[in-house]
Amino acid sequence: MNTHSLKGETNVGKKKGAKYEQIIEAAVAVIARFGYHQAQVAKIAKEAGVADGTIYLYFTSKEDLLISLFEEKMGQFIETIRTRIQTKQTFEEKLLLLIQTHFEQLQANPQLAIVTQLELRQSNKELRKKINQILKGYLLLIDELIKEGQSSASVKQQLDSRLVRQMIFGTLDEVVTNWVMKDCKYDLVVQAKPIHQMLVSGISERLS
Amino acid sequence: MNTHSLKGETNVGKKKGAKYEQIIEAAVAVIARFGYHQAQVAKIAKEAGVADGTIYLYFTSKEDLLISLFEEKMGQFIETIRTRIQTKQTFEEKLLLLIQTHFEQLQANPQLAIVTQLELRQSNKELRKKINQILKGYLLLIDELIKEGQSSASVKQQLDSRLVRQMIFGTLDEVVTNWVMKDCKYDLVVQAKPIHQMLVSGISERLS
Amino acid sequence: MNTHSLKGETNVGKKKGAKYEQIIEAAVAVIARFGYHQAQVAKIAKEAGVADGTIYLYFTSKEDLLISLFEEKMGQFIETIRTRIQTKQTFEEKLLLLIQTHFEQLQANPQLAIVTQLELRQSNKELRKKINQILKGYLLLIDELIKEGQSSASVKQQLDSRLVRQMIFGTLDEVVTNWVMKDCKYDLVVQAKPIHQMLVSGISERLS
Amino acid sequence: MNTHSLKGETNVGKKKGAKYEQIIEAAVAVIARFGYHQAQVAKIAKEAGVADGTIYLYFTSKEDLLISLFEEKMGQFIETIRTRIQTKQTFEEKLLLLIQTHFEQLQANPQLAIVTQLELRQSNKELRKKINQILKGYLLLIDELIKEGQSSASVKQQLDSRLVRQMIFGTLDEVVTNWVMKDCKYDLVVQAKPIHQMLVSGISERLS
DNA sequence: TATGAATGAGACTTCATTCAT
DNA sequence: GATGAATGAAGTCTCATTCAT
Repeated sequence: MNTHSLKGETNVGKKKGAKYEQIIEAAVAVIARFGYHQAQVAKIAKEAGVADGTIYLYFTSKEDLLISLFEEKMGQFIETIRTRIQTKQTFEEKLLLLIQTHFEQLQANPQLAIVTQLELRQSNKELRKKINQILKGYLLLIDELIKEGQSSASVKQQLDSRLVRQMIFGTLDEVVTNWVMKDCKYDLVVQAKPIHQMLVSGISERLS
Repeated sequence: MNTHSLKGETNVGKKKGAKYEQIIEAAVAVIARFGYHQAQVAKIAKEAGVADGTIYLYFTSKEDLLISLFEEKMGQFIETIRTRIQTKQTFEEKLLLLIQTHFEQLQANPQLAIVTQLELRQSNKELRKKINQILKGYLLLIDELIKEGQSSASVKQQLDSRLVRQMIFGTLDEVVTNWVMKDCKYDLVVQAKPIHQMLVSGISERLS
Repeated sequence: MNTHSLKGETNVGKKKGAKYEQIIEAAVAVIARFGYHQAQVAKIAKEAGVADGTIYLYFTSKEDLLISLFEEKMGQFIETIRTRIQTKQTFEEKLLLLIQTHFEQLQANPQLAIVTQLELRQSNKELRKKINQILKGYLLLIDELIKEGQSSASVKQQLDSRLVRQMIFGTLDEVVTNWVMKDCKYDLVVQAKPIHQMLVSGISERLS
Repeated sequence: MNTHSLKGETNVGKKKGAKYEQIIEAAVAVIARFGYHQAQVAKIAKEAGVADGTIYLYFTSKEDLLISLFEEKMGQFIETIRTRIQTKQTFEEKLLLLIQTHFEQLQANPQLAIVTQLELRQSNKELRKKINQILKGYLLLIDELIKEGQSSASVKQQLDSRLVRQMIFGTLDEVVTNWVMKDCKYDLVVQAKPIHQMLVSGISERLS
């Protein structure tokens, strides 16, 4: 579970430095502003204030830059969630905090939300595969949480944990995507509680 | 309620005929096999057994072809669901049948599943916008179902119906995408019931 | 000097008939309205009220149609001038009438003027060569007139008749082109006299 | 009066350099050799000894290249004439020198003559419009000359200066076009004097 | 005669990546 | 380390012409 450390030394062997971050930030900004298909290397270089060729001193290819971007941003994203939910005891508290932290982080950085929810999904299969690889870290975190919940009898044990995870992640993803497509103009975090409630108790009105 | 008929006369004014369908089927096959970015017009034409130029007798542009593909396929997809769930009375039965029909249709045509779940999502903003427009038909169908459920006190009335829809659609979409990414090699339809169960009653084990 | 008769039987061996003329008129109309590069065979066929293929029953190719158009129209144009100037006796009267008739005919049919002055000149070398071949009939007519003028000592005998012809034709052509480019919105015929005057006596103010 | 300098810094803001000129010269050569419609960007690039893409570092489009070509060449052409005729005092001397310089420049560069007299006239409306814009510089120069001539009572004051200009330009243009169509194989410059004579005193033999 | 659906060659332009400086 | 000019492959669409009906 140490594939992503808190300090971001994950890309061992990769040149780092001020420019490395600078280029990634430029990529996020350019993609958010112009869209995936209009985010040429030249534009990113200009935004970063470096020459086109300089990008290739820090990344082996444009694909590598995009993967690194996702890795970097998603790594922090996941670690923040992981750390925070450790402070909670029960499954339900942890799930709620996961949702809240998920939403908070994206709401705090709408540019990043645009990039990860909309733009990077337009990339080709190869890149998407690698992005999914990184996403897997998050999915595993959710899986753990679910299994923990089942162990402690907080989550119905007969449920397929994979399906549970798909429901949780699918729901969060869809909610965020809708928010981004509405130009991030309403409050996302406030929806954490009702969503948590739905996931936990379902949507059906039943006599109990 | 008649925007999409069962017989597919929806694209009134568009040239139809054997070749029209033939080209759309070829496009589905080529995109599924080679991916969105490797689905050149020439390849689609060859697959359809027509000349490149012939495509432009039936579609105004490549984009128009892709939109028509989605429109055609998604139109049928939605209508099939709409029609089938009318046979059920209660909200829960309808929701279950919606999920089952959703899964059945994609499982019956894995090529189409690949195209709609993975490949067409890589398209440019313009095309994506139009695809979303068509998808909206499905989302509205779900919305109706939810509101009906709330009217009949089957669905908790305090829930935001938009959030409920996002949970349902997000979950189905995520489940199908996972299935497609695992090469459609397990049974999708069989998961309809547990998913329905989770959506309806939530994941939490509670004393009642 | 009988390459173009008054009755248009010049294209011996060519199918004629109502449709032949109909297609040529359609071509003139379409080229005048849409320009040379937007005058597709399909558009001309539609304007003529026939099928695309029908055009090829009357013309061997699009090029043949355009050449026939020019031949037909220019043949009439030249013959009208030839006939009318025969009614005059002196060189100067004949030249004036040539200019007037040249202008009158184009002013009476601005569509044709657009086609011959602007649009057909955008055609490729091959077609242009053939058009020039037809134009040669007009140039020869002017040549004859000049030589006649020199024989009767109306035109300076030391002048190279080819240059004289180039001045006359070049001037008329430039004047008409300017008129067409100003959307044919002023009176062209009224300029015949001053132009005639300039050609005859030059532009210089000299004491005599 | 300073729209075109002698040194060619007119296209301020446009990337210049050896390659810029090199590509323009290549375009002239290719168009002269193969004709307008067979002058593909690839061919021009090859002739210039650069990659296809390099052309787009110096010109925004093929159209831009062709316009720049005309601008560059015509700009020099006009300036040379303007400068040279300033050395003469009388209208007649100036007109003669204009004609001579016009002919000399084209005779010195038959390739350019082919391009401007024949090939570029086949271009589409948009390009032609821009070419005419540039030509207007030359027409204005002639206009000035004529008005000057009228002020100094060298040119008949009752003449419409626009018509005079049309006669002068139309004549020169027709003469050069004939020369180009005869493969530039006779002496053009030698015809300057007789043409000048015709323009000045007309073609008519009159007793005085 | 007449139709019109089908054909298929051909070109402009973009942009990730390189490499001489 | 940093630059940025140069590279060159690759794809959508048009339209004159044909030919089975």
